[in-house]
Amino acid sequence: MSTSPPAAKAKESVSCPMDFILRMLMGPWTTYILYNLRTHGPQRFGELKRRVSGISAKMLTERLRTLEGAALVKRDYEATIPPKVTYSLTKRGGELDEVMDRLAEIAIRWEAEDAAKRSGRLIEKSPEKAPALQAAE
Amino acid sequence: MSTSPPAAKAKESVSCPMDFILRMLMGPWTTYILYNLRTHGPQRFGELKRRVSGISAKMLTERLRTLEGAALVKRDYEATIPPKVTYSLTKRGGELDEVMDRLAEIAIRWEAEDAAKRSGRLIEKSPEKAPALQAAE
DNA sequence: CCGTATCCCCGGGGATACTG
DNA sequence: CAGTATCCCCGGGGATACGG
Repeated sequence: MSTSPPAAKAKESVSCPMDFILRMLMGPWTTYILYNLRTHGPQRFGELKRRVSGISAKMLTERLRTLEGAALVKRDYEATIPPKVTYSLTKRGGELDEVMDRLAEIAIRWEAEDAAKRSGRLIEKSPEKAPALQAAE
Repeated sequence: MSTSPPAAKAKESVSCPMDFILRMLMGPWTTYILYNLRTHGPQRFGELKRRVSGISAKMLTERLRTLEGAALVKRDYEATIPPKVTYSLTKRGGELDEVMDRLAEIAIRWEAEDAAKRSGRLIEKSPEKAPALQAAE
C-alpha cells in the first residue's frame, strides 16, 4: 500500500498490489477522463479537453500518456491534415467498470444515510449549525 | 467525476457520486493508513506513525482528521498522563474492504498477465530493451 | 488540429521546536 | 505521548507561444 511516499519508486518493502491501480486512478483528473471515455465513447483530443472542463492541454496530454502506458487507454493517430487523434478505453480499461460502479453505489448509499441522519437530527433537535456527522461505531 | 479541478469545492455540474470516495482514498498516504488499521487493528498515533514509515506527524494528523471527518476512522482520546489516543476503522471504513479486495485482485491479475506477456516476448524475440506493454485492443 | 517547449508562481508538505 | 506552530523549499501544474 502506498500513494505518495518520498519517491514513488518501485520496490515497496511491505507493499500492497492494488497500490498501482490506486496511484493511477488517483492521478489528477484521471477519473474525469475515464468517466468521459466511458460515457461518451472514443473521442478526439479537443473533444475530450472540452468535456473535462478546466484541464490544461499539458495536463491532459500527460494523463493520457500515463493511462496509455498503463494500457487503460488506446491512442489512435491518423496522419491526415490536420491530424486526427482518437482516444478510447482499452479492454483492460473497461475492467475497472465493475469496481467503479461498486464505489459509486457505496458513495450514493453513504450520501443518502448522511442526509437521513442530518434531517433526523434537525427534526428532533434543530441545532443552529449542522454538526459534523459522526459514525455510529 | 473529478479529482483536482481548480478548487475541490462542492457543486460539480455534471459530477459523479463516487468522486468523493476517490478523492478521499486518493489523498496522500491514505491507503497506507487504512491498510495498517485494517491489518493491525486499532492502534495509537505513534504506533501508526512508525508503521507508515516516512510520513511526518503533520501529514499523519491531517490525514487522520480528514478520515475522521469522513467517518471512516474513529478517534479515541483518553486524557491520562501521558495522553493516549487510539485510532480505529469505523463500520463505514470497513465497508470499503470488499472494493479494496476487488481492486487488489485485478491488480494482481494484471501484474501476472504483464509478466506472462513480457516473458513470452522475451522467448520469441529477446529484445534488448523491454518494450512498453501494449493492450490487445 | 494536436501537441511540445518555456517560464513562472503558489502552496503542499517536510523539519524543527515547542506545549498540554 | 500527541499533537500544534513556524519556517522554508521544491516541483506540480497553468498560461503562453510556437512546431509538425
